Amino acid sequence: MVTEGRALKHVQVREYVRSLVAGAAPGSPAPSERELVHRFGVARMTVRQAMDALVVEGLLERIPGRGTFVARPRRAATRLASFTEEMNRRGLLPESQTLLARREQAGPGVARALSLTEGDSVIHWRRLRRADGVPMCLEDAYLNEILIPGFLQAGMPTSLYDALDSRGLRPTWAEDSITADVASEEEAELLECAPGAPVLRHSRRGLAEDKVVEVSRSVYRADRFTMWVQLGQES
Amino acid sequence: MVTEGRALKHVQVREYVRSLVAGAAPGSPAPSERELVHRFGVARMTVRQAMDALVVEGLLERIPGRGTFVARPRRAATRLASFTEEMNRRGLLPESQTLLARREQAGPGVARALSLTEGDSVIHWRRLRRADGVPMCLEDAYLNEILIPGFLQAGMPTSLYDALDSRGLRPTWAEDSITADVASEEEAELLECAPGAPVLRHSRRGLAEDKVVEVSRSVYRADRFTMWVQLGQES
DNA sequence: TAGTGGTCTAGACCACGAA
DNA sequence: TCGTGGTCTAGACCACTAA
Repeated sequence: MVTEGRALKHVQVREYVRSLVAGAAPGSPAPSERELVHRFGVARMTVRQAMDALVVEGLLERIPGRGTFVARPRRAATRLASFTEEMNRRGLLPESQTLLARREQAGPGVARALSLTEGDSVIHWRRLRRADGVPMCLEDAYLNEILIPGFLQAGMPTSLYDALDSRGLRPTWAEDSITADVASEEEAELLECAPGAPVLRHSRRGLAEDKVVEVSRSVYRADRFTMWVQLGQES
Repeated sequence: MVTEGRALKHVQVREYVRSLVAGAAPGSPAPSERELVHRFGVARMTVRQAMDALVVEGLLERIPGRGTFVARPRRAATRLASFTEEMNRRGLLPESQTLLARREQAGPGVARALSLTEGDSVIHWRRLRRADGVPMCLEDAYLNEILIPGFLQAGMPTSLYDALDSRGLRPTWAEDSITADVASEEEAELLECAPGAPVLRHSRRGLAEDKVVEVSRSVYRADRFTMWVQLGQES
């Protein structure tokens, strides 16, 4: 029942204010700085340090002469969603069938995309991805084995992004290319559509902390999949 | 030759430091806080306020016990590019042929996307867009006429985004959907491709300051266009 | 040991907004 | 007029890093 042994004062104030305004409507007033000075018995600069953090964070908004208020929520920056999350968001049940999972030597394209040298060891993971039981997408993912030792031995996870997340390597930045095409014979067979049917091709370089951790090439059945993207800055 | 009549001290310090590190290599040391205290004859809190701004901005990075250094440039958040800018970036010459530019009553889909009521007046602008002379894309843009009075009378601009920019309405946030399909008869004729050829369909809601200013539906020849997207947070 | 950034104090004066 | 946030001072002690 004891709180942190030694909490910094500005952190205490910050978290107190954060808990106060949690769930409050935008425009609601936050405590004034001088009020917090009295409540916590700290200097005003300390209170300002606490409030500054919340303002930078986008939670509060200062209006000179009036006070400090709960800010209108800023639009969140794009978060990279995995196939699993994306399907869950649409209310579909994602499934994944591993067709291939092995160590390979990187070819020229994959090596360049992963910022490796041709012939370096990479993990190649091919999956057929279903949503509510119907084939949706065929995905080839290539991973830099150096960054994720023991990945193949650990047994393949359900969600690649969850697995990377647990290693602190969840991509927070991606460079994607998207194009329309028609299904090849092999793709058509796996996706259970006609050869020549329209498909969406999606390539991604996923980066975490400036390191390329994932390169993938996916092909989606166009009749079943529309890609959604949100772009831009906060607001 | 006179500087601003009354510059705030923390601004003076901030801009001095900014000019010092402009063009400096990442990792280069910035002046220490106490050095700036002596140079400007101000309190350390004032210097910290100046440096805080540069740290939040991503220009500087503080390392306790070591000093303050020029930060590795953070990846910029995605900026919404117009067709014109996008083609220029690829080294292609963008051209635009207006097929239609008139006031219309919003249908149900456009009204909802523009956050208007069905029957409200909207501007419909259809363009055939070429790159290096070859048809690339057919675009239907719908604009909220309330936000851009006199738009049709002003003569159609070369770049929609530039025109919106000059009114302070350049979209900074977009919600896009992308899907693969095949060209219709009409599209095929305009895009000079075969009916049934693969195309990329791109829909966008473009927002500026929380107002929907643009809704567009574009169809791209898949053999000539690959979409590039960068997603995620700074780094 | 000397220098750095991190935290904190106890005040001060200012411009601005609301009453 | 009174309360608000914005700015600023002249110190202080701490933990950490590097020499």
